[in-house]
Amino acid sequence: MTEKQEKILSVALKLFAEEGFSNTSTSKIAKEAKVSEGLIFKHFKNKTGLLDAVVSQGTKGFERMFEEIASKKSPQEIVWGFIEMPYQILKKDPTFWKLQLSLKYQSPEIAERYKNSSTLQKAHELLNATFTELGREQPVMETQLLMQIVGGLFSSLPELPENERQQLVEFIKSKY
Amino acid sequence: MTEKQEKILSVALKLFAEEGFSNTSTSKIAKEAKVSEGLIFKHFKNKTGLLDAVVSQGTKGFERMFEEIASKKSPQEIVWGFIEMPYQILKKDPTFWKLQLSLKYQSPEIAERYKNSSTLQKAHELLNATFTELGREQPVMETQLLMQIVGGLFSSLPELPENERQQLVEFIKSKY
DNA sequence: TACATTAGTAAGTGATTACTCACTTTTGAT
DNA sequence: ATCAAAAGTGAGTAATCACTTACTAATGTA
Repeated sequence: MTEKQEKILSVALKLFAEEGFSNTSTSKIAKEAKVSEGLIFKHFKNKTGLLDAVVSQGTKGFERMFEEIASKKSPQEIVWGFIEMPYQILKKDPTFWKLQLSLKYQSPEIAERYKNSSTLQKAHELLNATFTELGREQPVMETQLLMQIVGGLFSSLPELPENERQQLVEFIKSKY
Repeated sequence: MTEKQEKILSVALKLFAEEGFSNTSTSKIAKEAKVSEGLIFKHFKNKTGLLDAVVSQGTKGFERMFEEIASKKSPQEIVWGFIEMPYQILKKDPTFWKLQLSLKYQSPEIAERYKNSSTLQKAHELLNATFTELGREQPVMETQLLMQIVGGLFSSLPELPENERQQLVEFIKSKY
C-alpha cells in the first residue's frame, strides 16, 4: 500500500467516525489527505468501497482480541475478559469504534452491509457454554444480560473520563 | 397546527429515523408528504429547524414517562420502573427512539445540539437517592451500572423479538 | 534502455442539495 | 363583503455531491 493510500484510509476513518458517513464528502477527504479526489476512486472504486476498506482494516484488531479472550482457560477469566473488552478496544482504537457504532444509523443499505454477524454469534455461543459450565440456573438469560451490558459499555464508556471507565468495569467484574 | 404541517412532521420523523438525517433530503420529505418543498421552509425555517420540531415533539412523551416513574412511592418501584422504561418507550414510539439514538452519530453540530442533558441528569440524581435509601454499599456505582444497563437496553431491545424483550427485562428486574 | 503497468492529477460531468422568491389560495376576524 | 395574514405552490438559485475522463509521472522488470 502506498503512502497516499494509507493517508486516505486514515483520514476517511477519522472523518467518517467524527462527522458521519453521508456527511463526509469525498472532496473533503481528498483535501484533508492532500490528494486529488480522483485518486480515491482509482484505489477504492467508489465511496462505499472506501468505507469497506476502512471497516475491514479496523475489524481485524477487533477479531484478534476476541480470539484471545476465547482462548483463555477458566470460565471466570472468559467472563472477565469479556467485560474488559469494550475498555480495551476503546483504548486501542477509539475512532474506529465510534465509526462502528455509527454505521447502524447512517442508512438502511449501510446498516445492512455491516451488520455484525459472525463474531457476535460466536461470542453468544461461547458465553452460553461458559455460564452453563459455571452452573448458572438460566445460562441463556445470563448470556443475554452480559451481552447487553457489554454492548452498553461500548456506547457509554467513550463519554466517561478514564478513571470512571476503569471503576465501572471493575465494579461490573466484581458482580461476576 | 395544520394537517400538512403535521404530515411533514410525521414523514420527517420516519425518514430521519430510518434513513438518517443527512441522508434524507427535504425534497424527499416534501414528495412523501405530498407537499411543496417550499412549505417546509415556511413552517420550519430550515432543515435543522424541522429536526428541532420533530425532536421536541417526541421528547415530550419521554419526559412524561420519566416524571411518572419519579413520582412512584417505594424505591423498589422506582428501580423497576426504570428498568422497564426502555421497553415502554420502545412500545410507545419506536420510530422516535431510533431517531434519538441516531442523533449522536450524524454530525458534531447535531450531536452537540441534542445532547441529552436535563432528564438524564435528573435520572442520575434520583437513582443515587434511591440506592442510598436501599442501603447499597456503593450507591454511586450502582447508579452508573443501572444507567448503563438501561442505556444498553435502549439500543439492544429494538433488535429483539417481543417475547425475548419481556424476558430480558423481567430477568434484569429479578436481579434488583 | 525500453516499455508496460501503476500512481497520481486537474478539470470536468450531470444530478442533487438546501434554500429563496414571486406568486396564488384559504382563512378568520371585523 | 372586505381584507390582511397565513397557508401553500412551483419554478428557480448557487453550491455541492459522487464520479469520470484524459492526461502525466513514477516504478519495476526484461
